[in-house]
Amino acid sequence: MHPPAPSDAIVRAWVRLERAHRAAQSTVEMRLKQANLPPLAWYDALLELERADPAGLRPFELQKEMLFAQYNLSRLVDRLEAAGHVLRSASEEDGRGQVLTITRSGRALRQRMWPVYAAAIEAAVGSHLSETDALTLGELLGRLYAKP
Amino acid sequence: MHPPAPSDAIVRAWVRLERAHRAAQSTVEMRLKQANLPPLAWYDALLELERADPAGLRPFELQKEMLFAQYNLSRLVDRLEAAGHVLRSASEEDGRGQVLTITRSGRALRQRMWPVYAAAIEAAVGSHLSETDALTLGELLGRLYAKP
DNA sequence: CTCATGTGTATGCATTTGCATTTATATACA
DNA sequence: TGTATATAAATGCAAATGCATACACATGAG
Repeated sequence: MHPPAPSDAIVRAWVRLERAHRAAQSTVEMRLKQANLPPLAWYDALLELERADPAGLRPFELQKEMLFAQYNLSRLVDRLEAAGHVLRSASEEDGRGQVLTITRSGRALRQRMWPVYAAAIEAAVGSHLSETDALTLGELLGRLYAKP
Repeated sequence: MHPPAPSDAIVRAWVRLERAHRAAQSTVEMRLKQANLPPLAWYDALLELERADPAGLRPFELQKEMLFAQYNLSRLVDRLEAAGHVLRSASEEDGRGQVLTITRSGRALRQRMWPVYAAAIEAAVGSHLSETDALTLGELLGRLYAKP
């Protein structure tokens, strides 16, 4: 067959990936909003930066980690910086580049977000799966974007 | 524990759900765009409407099927209607409501999209999983948004 | 060294999304 | 029946996203 045709099982997995993601994501975003907290993406970025501390991360590294589009990351960082959660400074090794580091306020925000986020994950995902299921699911999903 | 804490496996599954979805989705959207075709959401909507033919679907039914936000669906339908792929008509049973039906042109578009979409699904998902994996993955993901 | 090409990041503009609210009809119940 | 509440759908406005491009610096070839 010329255009490689995915099997029914593959199509079903893809459709459910969309649906499951939409359902879970909307639960999580809704709960964050209800708690007057910023969106999920802020948490993800802050977490990566906290892990990378104190060296910080280059925007393109963060971008690859988060699988974000370049212009989206650039603007996400704009907002984080404007809110005082991230510091942008010029890279010393690369004249084009920057280094991002998390600020004290960024750390604090991430910590405040966690309890709400955690409860949302539990509601959206945890409550539907056994421990074994979760391991299997994580493993299979990981294959969809592994680098090799 | 008061704020129900998700296990590590659950958190990992959630994070990978986000990442895998982002990766797959961007592949699919990119390929559609490269082929000068409209976004994924158009396909999904057209497919549901085609399945529901000839009775059509109420917007809120389509919305639930696709797990779309109400205002997003309303505007998606605006675009589909403006492009001539969908017909909006007043519901006879419910004075508030409408009935959506797919047009000939909508059908044709869905058909033109399928080969590109299929190849994209295969690339984004199929090429990473065995048949058995796909079945398992689909099953697990289905649990995340099942109604009961 | 110089030029062609590649990489890191930002940005103007159009489109889409999110939020809050509005409008209209339906339904339940006092 | 009349009124409160719920449901279907649209919409104005603000924010985020996508796209194409711009700009600055890096790197490699000759």
